[in-house]
Amino acid sequence: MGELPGNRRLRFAPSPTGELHIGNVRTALFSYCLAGERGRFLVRIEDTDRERYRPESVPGYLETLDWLGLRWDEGPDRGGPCAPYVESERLPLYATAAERLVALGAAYPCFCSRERLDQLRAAQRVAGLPTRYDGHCRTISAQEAGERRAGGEAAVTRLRVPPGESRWDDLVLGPQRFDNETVDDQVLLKSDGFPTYHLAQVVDDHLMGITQVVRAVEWLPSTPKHLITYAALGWVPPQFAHVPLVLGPDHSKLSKRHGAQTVSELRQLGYLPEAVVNFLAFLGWSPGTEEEIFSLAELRQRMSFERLQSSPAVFDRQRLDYLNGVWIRRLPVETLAERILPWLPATPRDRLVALAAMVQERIRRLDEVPQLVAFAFSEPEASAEALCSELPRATARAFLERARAALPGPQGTLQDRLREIANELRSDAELGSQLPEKQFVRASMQVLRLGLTSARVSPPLTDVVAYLGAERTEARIAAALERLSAE
RNA sequence: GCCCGCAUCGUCUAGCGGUCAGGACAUCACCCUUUCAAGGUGGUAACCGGGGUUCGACUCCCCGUGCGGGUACCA
Repeated sequence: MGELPGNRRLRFAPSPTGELHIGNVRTALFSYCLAGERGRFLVRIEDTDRERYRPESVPGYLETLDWLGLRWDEGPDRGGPCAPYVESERLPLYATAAERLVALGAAYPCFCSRERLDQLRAAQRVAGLPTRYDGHCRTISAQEAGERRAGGEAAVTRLRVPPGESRWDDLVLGPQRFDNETVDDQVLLKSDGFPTYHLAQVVDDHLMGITQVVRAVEWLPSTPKHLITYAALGWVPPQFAHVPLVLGPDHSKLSKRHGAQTVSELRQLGYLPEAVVNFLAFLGWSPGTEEEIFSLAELRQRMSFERLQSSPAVFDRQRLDYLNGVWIRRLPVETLAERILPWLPATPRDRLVALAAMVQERIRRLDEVPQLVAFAFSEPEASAEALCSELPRATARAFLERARAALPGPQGTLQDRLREIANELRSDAELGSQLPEKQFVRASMQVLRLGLTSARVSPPLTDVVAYLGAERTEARIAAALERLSAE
């Protein structure tokens, strides 16, 4: 077993039942980072529940992990020394383990019907007792079991929880102790021949040489079952790290009603993988310094079990927005140009870079891009009313006319020239204004902005003019003037 | 019901017996600014409650409370 590659070996074992939830992905991120640069990160598909199994979700999961940059060294698509990495393809391994456990007396066949189990639990509940299996089939002899099976009776295999207690030192929560009295005789092998999570996890983590299991704290109560199984099989268990839950704004477990909860939703909202990773990392981890911007590579270098948080964290979109803005500004313009590509109509590369440069400092999410640069893709159509919402019609017209005349000339000075024009106009006897200089300049610029982009919010005018070019700019001003003149 | 976990500003967090309880997001004010941003400066804002232990508790222990999880032939 010592020949498996990698120092640490950590895994992510999602169940293909839909889409990757933010909580799942954070666990994957932690596992990936905690494996460290010298360790290995593996992906294993946990498709042991035939009822909820949705095969089409597997490619989506892998795509999501890939988008985030969580490269796995071993997995269903790329194989590895422990292949296959899909549990439904490993059934014989679980069956063998179950048989061994029964032979060892650590597990036993159970023939109880669902009805009996339901009634049992209901009765226990009413009596104020913990709801657990009562051991009804614990004493069935091997011979009787064989006969009943031969007779067509369906059976499951249950773990025979021994008396005593289960202890382990959790990497996040510290020393844990469970009285085995409170641990149920868990079903390990279902009647359909598939293992439950509890068996599959133990068998696979052992066979795959997993050194640390990182999973959500909701698994804490079942850890004793796993420990008992490892011990019965004579295997050394991995270390366990139970990470706290991710909560919605109302502090309940994150769910649909909290809005975006899957990674693909975040992606559609215009979040960068860099930002999502950075954000998720701080939901349960911190470096202990005041640094807060981390790339995935840095996280993989820095993250350690010792600094994992034990209390749950609330998912806060505002903070994600902030981090996303930070990462947008950190990206080289060329890269940002690639990222905004899907958000815009087909555009030549150099134009895309120009647009990226214009929006880079003013957006927090990619989905803001289309509106901000709409001027590049459609002719403005600001109405006459809109155009003179800032200044009297005659004044607005005068400014546009003078601006048009001032257009030719070095771009660098355009800003100054426009300001000069506005100031001259302000002191004009007829067309002038009582507005303070600042406000008048501002109003004038808004008229021009409206004429050029038909938007009240746009990239800086000089950028817009530079992007449009003198010819198109002039045409747009002319069109605006025409609308202003028309009745 | 039974078992278990968690508990610092609204949020993410630092703190690991002695700090004016720090940073960030959000928020407010101001500055910069032709819009929106970005940036700068400053402000408001927290140790759940009660007992202990200790010369001294946000830090350790107990109880309570609150929140959360588990209690399936789901993961």
